[in-house]
Amino acid sequence: MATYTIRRAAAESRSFRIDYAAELNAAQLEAVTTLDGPVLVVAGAGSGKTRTLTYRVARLVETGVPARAIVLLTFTRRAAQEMLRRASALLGGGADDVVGGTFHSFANVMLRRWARAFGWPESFTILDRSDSEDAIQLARVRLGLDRRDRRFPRKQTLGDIYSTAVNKGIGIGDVVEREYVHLLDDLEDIVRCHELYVAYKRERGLLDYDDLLLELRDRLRDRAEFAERLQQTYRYLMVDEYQDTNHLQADITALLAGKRANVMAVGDDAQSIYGFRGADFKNIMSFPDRFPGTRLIALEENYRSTQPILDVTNAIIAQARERYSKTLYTRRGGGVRPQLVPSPDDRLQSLFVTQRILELAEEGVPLTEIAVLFRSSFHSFDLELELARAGIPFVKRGGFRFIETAHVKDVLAHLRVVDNPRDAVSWHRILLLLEGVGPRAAAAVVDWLGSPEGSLAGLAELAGLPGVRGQALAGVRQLGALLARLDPARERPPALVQAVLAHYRPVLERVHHDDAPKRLRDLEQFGVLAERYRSLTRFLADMALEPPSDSVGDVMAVDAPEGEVLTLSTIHSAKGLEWHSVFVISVADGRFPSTYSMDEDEIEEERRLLYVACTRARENLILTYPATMYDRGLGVVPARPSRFLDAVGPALLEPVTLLEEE
DNA sequence: CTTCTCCCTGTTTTT
DNA sequence: CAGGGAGAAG
Repeated sequence: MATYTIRRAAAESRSFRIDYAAELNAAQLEAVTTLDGPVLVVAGAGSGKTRTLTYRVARLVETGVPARAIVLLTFTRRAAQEMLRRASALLGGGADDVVGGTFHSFANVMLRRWARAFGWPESFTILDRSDSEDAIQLARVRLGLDRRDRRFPRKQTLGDIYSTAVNKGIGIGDVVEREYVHLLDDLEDIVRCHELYVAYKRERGLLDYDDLLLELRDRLRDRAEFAERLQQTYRYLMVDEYQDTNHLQADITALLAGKRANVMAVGDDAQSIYGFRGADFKNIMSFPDRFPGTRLIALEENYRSTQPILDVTNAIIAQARERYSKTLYTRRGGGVRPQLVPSPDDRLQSLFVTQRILELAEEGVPLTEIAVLFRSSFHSFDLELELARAGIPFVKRGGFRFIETAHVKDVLAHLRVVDNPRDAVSWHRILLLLEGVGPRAAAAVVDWLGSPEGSLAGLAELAGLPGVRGQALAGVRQLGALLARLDPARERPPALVQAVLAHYRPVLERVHHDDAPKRLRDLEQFGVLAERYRSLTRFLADMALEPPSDSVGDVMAVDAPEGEVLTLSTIHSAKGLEWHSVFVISVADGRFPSTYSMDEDEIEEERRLLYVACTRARENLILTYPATMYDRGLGVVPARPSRFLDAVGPALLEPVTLLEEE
């Protein structure tokens, strides 16, 4: 047989549309052009990490790798979409078929695609945190652990324990021993309750967030045909924000990469801020052990911030107890010294920030280029009032979200039983909304639905059950008639939402009569969200996995020019973003670090959090804190600046004194 | 068994 | 500030 050898050199000398060498620095170029084998990119804040990933996608496509063979796992879907959009722009199209999203959304898609092979129902429902707590509560009640004479951890606590166990990969007993010593006496029941919760989910086709990762990892590990198929399909893997992955995500990464190990992880240990949910920044350090032959690339040149800002951020992170990386530098000249502004109290802090924002706007900085960041969502409450008063439009990201409000969840629950009639958690929720129906009657109906003679279609003619009579029965029948009418195969999500709303509106007016109008406005918004979808299953999965991150309250100003809004955000939600001017408010001990962060690891994580906040700024960085804070127990107490600023002297951080106009 | 009311808690961060 | 839990009345 004749052979013909393609010479490497010929393949590599092909011409690319993009002049990579001209558009990237040396380290970035190396990362972009190293396509095969494991690569770890340790990328400092603002060092062009997104750019690198974007160009690498483009490079892969230009080299001839089909877009659908590339997977880009990021922390949010938005991040993935943004990178793919930019890659497509570079290429003039062609990156659209790249698979991009979060680990959770990737797991969702894969598990659904393979559901049949795994012997699962076609349609499973994803439980968000509060749904899973509701399910835990049902298990708890069934075990008789809710009686008054018996003190037993609340559903939130149980949810925390169970989730921590999964995300840290340890047993429930270990979690209780380490973090909930006072509950050690109840351990046996805590474990029993968990067993019931797990069985319940399985029976009902329910997966919580942790299950998505757990199932994907376990199936990849145990089902060779599944793993092989995915490895063949997805030949190039990129994982962003690797410092915020947990052990499950690290396992998934390795299992997807397979022997070929064409995997690039990008991250920065100094920006690891999700330890509380099981992320372990040591993942990034052990990457080379896990993938022998890893090429290590460090991106240290910062393109985002001025040197005075970097001086401050370097000083903050220099105090970190453990740290593996580097000091960032920039070649940019100039820049103004960041400021530290104490104010007498929260009110004046708000007034100061508002006034400075107005000044910046007058100087020509667009509102979209300004952000106010904070440790905890409630730190901005006072400021929100002041901004509204000053007529400054803003969006708030992070904290309590629109999608989590009781009324939105109610509507979602109706849609979910249509999608998955076995979803007992949602059944409970919507049955309890009916007049005359309490936990007992709801349980009776749910049991009936699960029994051989029960069905959604039969609900409209239900003859009656113990505890379900009169008004309650009428309500149940009416609900049954409504739901039986809804056919997700024939009607699209917007129509389904409208049908549910027609039923739910009077319910809402009865249950929340005080603020019904406000809640109805939210629901209109929700209806708008549904319009983008054709499939109910898809819509529901997205609402659970990547809901709009807008907080309750939404955009304040109605007449703001399109998109011209200020950003308020928790630092967690600001990850990966940047602005011309950044305010970080309430940088006071007790708030930042939060008093709830007690042990050393948590304090270290908070330090990195402040680092993340400050590295978001390009030109202006202004830190503020109130000199007095209100404490519920103690009244007004003096406050001191965050301990993280102790080592940042006035030479780096200009102290500013506020004066009040007479 | 449901519903009402009152109290209390406890408020980090998110997929 | 509300959402949940406990206790009492219908």
